[in-house]
Amino acid sequence: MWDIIIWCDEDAIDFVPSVWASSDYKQYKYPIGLNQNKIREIIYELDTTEEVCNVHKDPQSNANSVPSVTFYSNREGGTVHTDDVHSISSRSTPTGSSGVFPNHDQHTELLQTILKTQIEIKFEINELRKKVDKIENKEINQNKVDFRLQTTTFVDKLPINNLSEIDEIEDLIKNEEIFNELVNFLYLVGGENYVRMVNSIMKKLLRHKVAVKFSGVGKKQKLPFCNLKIYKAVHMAIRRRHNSTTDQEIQKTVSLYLAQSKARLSSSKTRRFLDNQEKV
DNA sequence: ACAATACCCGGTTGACACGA
DNA sequence: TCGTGTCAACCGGGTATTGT
Repeated sequence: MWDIIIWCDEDAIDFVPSVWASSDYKQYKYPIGLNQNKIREIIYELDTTEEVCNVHKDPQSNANSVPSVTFYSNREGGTVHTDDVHSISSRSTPTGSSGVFPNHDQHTELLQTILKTQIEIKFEINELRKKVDKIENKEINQNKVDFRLQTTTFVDKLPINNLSEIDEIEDLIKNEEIFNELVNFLYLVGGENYVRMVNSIMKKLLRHKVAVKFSGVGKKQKLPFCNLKIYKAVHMAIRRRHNSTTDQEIQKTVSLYLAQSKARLSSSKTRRFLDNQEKV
């Protein structure tokens, strides 16, 4: 449990273990006379025991002092001003000890500010990820990547056109080095999230007419794609780029792609048919 | 032990959205 | 505008549960 606190006399903000609060939650202990790294280390790693708090009561570092704070406890759903965060490296020796409770409106305003900032950060991360993906894909297209990848075994072999080519690839990737090459190849396909990456990879791997012969686990008289070593390569490539994706999410998305491949196939067939009709 | 039922998972389909 | 991707609703088969 953490408390987010604002140091009134410095316009600075910090978070500390909740147990560092005084009994009335109006004051907090804080390590004084230590460098920033040490302070961070203490806050991050040694957070919740009374024993730890006692560590700060080092007479030489004046750690018994209790700084003056306005505090926002996460017990109360409190939050902080994001536009006014100062480095605590410039913290002066605290004086006095009067705490001020924020009112409800302040709480709400602070919470909204933090949520807004969080959304902005998420957006920025997504944008950056997209840019990285674009750069990587561009490099592949322009053959600027590692020469070994230019001549990769799979450039000419994918997408797979029939079941015998599946067997061929399965045989090839029994060799660990070639398997890793496939993983690298699929990894560089990229995708801003795991779903898009799965779809891009599957599209690169299988023609629709082959994809319709497979389902995730092989139900309804279809072949089980997840039993293939190719699937393991897909799985590893996705995990490498989106490491928080679960096995279940990957398998489900691959299964869904395969399940929908019939629709893709028939729609492309229909469209080709309609095109031919128009030409006649 | 067996049959009936409920539930879950995966496949199919059609509509809509999106990007080139 | 067209081709393709995505999503949601629906359907069906398999499996677990429950009652007899």
